[in-house]
Amino acid sequence: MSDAEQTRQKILAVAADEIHQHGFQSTSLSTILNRCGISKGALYYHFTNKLELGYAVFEENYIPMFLGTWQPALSQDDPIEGLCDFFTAMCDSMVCNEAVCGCPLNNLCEEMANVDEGFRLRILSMQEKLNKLIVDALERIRGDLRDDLVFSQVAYFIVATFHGATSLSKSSRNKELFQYVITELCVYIRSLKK
Amino acid sequence: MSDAEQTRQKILAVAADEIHQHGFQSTSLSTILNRCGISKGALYYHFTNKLELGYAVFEENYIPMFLGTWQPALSQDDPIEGLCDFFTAMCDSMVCNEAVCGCPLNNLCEEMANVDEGFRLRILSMQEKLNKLIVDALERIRGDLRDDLVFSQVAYFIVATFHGATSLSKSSRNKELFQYVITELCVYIRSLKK
DNA sequence: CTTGCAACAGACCAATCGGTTTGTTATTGT
DNA sequence: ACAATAACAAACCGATTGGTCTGTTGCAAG
Repeated sequence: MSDAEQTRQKILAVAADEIHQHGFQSTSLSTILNRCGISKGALYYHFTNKLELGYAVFEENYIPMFLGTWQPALSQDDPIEGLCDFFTAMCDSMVCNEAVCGCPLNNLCEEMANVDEGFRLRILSMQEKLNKLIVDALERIRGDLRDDLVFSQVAYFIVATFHGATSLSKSSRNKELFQYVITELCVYIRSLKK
Repeated sequence: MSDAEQTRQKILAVAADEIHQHGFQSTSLSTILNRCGISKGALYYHFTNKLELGYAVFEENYIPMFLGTWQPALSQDDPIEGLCDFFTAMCDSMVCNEAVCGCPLNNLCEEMANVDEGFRLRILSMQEKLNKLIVDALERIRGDLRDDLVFSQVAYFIVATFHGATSLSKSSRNKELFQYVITELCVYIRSLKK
């Protein structure tokens, strides 16, 4: 990796962390510069403005990370148990800091969806992609599932509840409430089977 | 109502709307002043600073509004159907603008819970209050419900899913996804009965 | 050897922010 | 009549923001 590409990746990594912690609008470019140990000239050489930096973080950091966590769970032979394992593993491994910062996708959705159209469309696209992942997994095992299910509806329900759980853990500053919701979510998911 | 109290209420109402639309941090005091047609002196006569204004909005506007919508639903003879009616009515009456702005409580939770401790504690208190409302309602009809339920867990699950639904509707800019989640949430809630 | 460009450094800028200070007006108790 | 105070108006302030502009450095091709 060239030196230039290395600084670009460093900027992306630091920006991803700052945005995750403080949101996009509250993220200060000077903070990113300090943490990276670079100058403003460097940043504006690699990115045209703050918004484009935000888009790059979303596409090159958040999307791969997001797919990298959900996809394996849904690719299991039994995606129902795959999801439950995924959720409970997340509960167990979650440290307080993560609980407070929430899910990067959900954070950006809350903050930026009705502020900037570029963010909104990217977030929507990611949500639809995630929804499709779940729907495909459900259809793959449709024989094992109840007959009265609307797969897309169930999929959005799961995503919504998951994001609601991350939201709850923000105000309580621990993962207890998160765990409650996740436990109940697993009960719900397992009830989808015949 | 005295003149002074009238301007105070006007400030609160405008601030509540601005915070609902743009979040607390992005809400500009000068915008509030313009919309109210008052000067900075007036605002700082009634509120010591922006944070205290935010707290006042939360306690005097958001909390009563929030309780005013949930409490009647949960006080019905059948709180299960009360909740479902409440949710579907909210779907029907929701206009696009509301869908985009989300729930004021959830918005503040996402934005301010890990930024300011004063906000965090107020939000947490409100969430616990709402949780207790639901738990009490469930216990009131515990004879009609399944025996395997953990009421507090179920209550947080309902709240989390509801907030996740409002989050989803932000990125899609319509209430379709919101409706999906709410429909499935009603299925879940009704399944709590024996 | 030099020319040129990639890859920065860092001073600078206008705009906006929350907040302070001083000044004004109308009312009210004495 | 006068002083005091409630209820503002509005100029002003320092800090910070995203963004621009003018360098400067090092390598690489000709």
